[in-house]
Amino acid sequence: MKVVYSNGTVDVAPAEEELHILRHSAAHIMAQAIQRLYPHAMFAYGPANEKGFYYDVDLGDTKLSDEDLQAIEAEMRKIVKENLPIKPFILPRAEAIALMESRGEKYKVEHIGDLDDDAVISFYQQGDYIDMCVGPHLTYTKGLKAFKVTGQSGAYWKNDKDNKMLTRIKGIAFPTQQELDDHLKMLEEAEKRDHRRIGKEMGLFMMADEAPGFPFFLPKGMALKNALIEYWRELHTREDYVEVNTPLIMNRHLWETSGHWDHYKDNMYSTTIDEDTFCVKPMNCPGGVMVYRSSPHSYRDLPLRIGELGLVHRHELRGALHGLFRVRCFTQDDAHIFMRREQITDEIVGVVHLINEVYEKFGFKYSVELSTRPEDSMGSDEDWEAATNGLKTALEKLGLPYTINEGDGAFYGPKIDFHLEDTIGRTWQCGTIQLDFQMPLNFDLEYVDEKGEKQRPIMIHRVCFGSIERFIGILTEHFAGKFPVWLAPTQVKVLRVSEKFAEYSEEVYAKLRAAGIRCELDDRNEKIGYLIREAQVVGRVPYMVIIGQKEMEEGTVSIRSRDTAQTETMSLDAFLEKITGEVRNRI
RNA sequence: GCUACUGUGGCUCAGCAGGUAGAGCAGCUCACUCGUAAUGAGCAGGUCGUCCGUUCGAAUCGGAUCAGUAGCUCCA
Repeated sequence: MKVVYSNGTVDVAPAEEELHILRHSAAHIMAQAIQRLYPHAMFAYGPANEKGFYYDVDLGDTKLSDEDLQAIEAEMRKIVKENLPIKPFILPRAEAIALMESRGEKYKVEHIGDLDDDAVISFYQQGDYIDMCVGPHLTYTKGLKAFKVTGQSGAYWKNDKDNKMLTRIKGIAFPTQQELDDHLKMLEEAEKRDHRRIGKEMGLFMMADEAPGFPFFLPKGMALKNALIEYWRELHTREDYVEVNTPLIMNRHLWETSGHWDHYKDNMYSTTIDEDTFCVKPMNCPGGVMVYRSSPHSYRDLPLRIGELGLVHRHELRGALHGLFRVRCFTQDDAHIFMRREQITDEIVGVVHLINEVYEKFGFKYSVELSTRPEDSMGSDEDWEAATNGLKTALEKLGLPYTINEGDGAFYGPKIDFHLEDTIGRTWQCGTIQLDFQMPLNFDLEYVDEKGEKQRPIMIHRVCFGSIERFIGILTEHFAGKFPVWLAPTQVKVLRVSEKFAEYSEEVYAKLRAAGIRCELDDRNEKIGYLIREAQVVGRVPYMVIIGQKEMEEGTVSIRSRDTAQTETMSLDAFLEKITGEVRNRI
C-alpha cells in the first residue's frame, strides 16, 4: 500500500501501520462526503483507532437519521470512485490559520492555536476538501476499498464536558471486503456473547426499572458468585489475609474525616437518621481504617492485611450504566494493607502476583496503567511523589509493562489499574492497587516501632476482581456463558429418555446432590434431543447425565459433555469422582 | 448529566398513510414413552413503559417523564 507523507514523500506503508493509515484516510473521505452533503459542517477531530475511524463534526442543528448515514456512505463510495489524488502541502502557522478561517473551520483554528508558535502545519487535500493533518495518507481515494459507516453518537469537543457536544460519526474500514465481512460477522458473534443477553438466557441476574443500576442476582447468578467468593477466600487465607465486614451506613463525620465528603459527595447516597446525616458507603476504606484503629498495633503485626467483601453504593450518572459492567451498587473484593514504609514494594509486588494469578486462572489478558494525582485530591506533594514512586518501583521491579494515566488516581493516592477486555474489545478497570498516605494521617493511625516510638503506617487499598459484578460480566463474555465446571451455576443436568426411568434418574440425581454437585433433574416428558438442546445450548450445563434402558439395566450413567458433545458411559461413582475432582481442582 | 436512538404478552419480534393487537419460543393441558441440538394438538397470556395532549377515535401523531441502547463525561 503506497502512502504519501506530509513532506510529499511517497513510500510503501510499514505493514503494522497500514490499517491505521487506511482508516485515517477513510475518516478524511467521510469528512469530504459530509462536507458535500452538509456544507455548513465544521470538523473537529477525525482519527483512526483499533475499532475503526470516526470524525467529530459540528452539524449545527442538523440531526442525522440512519438514512442520512447511509447517504454519507454512498457519497463516500462516489468519492472513492472519482479516485481523487490525496495531496499534502505545508503552511506556516499564520497562513494555516488564515486558510482554516477562510473555510470556517473554527475547531481547526482553535486546534492550531494550541500548537507552538513556530509550528509548520501540514494539510491534505483531495478535491475541494482540505484537512489539517500530519498524515500519512493513501495517495488516491481509490485505495479505500472496504468500509462501512456504522453509527453516530455524541462526543464533547476536546473531551471536556463543559464544551459543546459534537456529532461523532463512526465507521470501519479494512484492506479487503473479505476482512470487512469477517469483522462484521465477528461483531455479530460478539453480540451473542454479551453478558446482558447471556445473563438473561441463563437466569444469572436481572435489572428492574424500579432499581436502575442495582442488579438483582438470581439463583443461578448467586451460585456463580458464591463459587467465585469461595475461591477468593481460599486464596486470601493462603496469602495471610484476615476478613472483616463493616457497616453499609455510617455517620457523615466519618466521611468528612476520610475526605469523601469533600471529594466524593456527588456520588454518595445519604439519608437523615435522628436529625443527623448518614452516608451509604461508596468505598470500604474508612471501615477498614476503623477496624485497624480499634486496637493498638506493634510493628510486629505489620503488614496487616484486612480483607472485606464490601457492598458499596455509588450514584453513577444514568448514561454511564451498563449491564453488570457499570452499576450503582457492587461488591468489591477489597482489602486494606497496613504496613511500614520499607514494606511498600514487597506488599505491592505480592498483590500484583495475586492479581496475576487470579487473571491467569481464567485466561484473561490484561493491561496495566499507573494513574497519577488528580486535580481534586488531598495531601502533600511529597507524599504523592513518594507514593507514585513506590508504585513505579514495584512495577519496574516486576518488569510489568504499563502506561501512565495522568491525573486519574484516587483523591487519596495514585494507583495501578488492571484493565480487562470485554467481548468487543472495550476495556474495563477491574483490579486496582492504591497507595495511600492520607487516610492514615486523617485518622491518625499509628503503630509502635521497635524503639517503642509511635509511627504512622502506610496503607494499600486493593481489589483483585475489582467488583464481583463487573468480573462476572467479563467472565460471562469470556466463556460465552460456558463456565468451567467449578463456576457453572448448574454443573450437571440429569435427563431421562422417558418416564419409565423416573425412579433411577431420581436416585442418580439425589446422589449427585448429596455429593454437593449443583444439579438439576429435567423430568419433562420430552424427547431426549430436546432436553439435551435445552441443557447444552440454553443452560450451558457442562455435563448432562443421560438415563435410559441401558443405563438402568447396567446401573451406569451416560455422560454427555457440553464442550465435546461426546458421550461416555461409566458408573455413577466414577462420574462422581471425576466431577468432584474437577470442582476441587477448579478446572 | 450530555448527543442520537429505542421501549408491543416471560423471551425474540411483526403491526404503526390513526379505527380499540399478531407470530415464534417459553408456560399449562392432552396424546406420544420416544435414545443424544427442538414430537404433535389444544389452552392460556398483552391495551401496546408511564402521564398529558391532538382527534369522533391513538400501540400508531405531539409533549413530558421513566427505563434501556451506542458513545461522550465519569468510574470498580
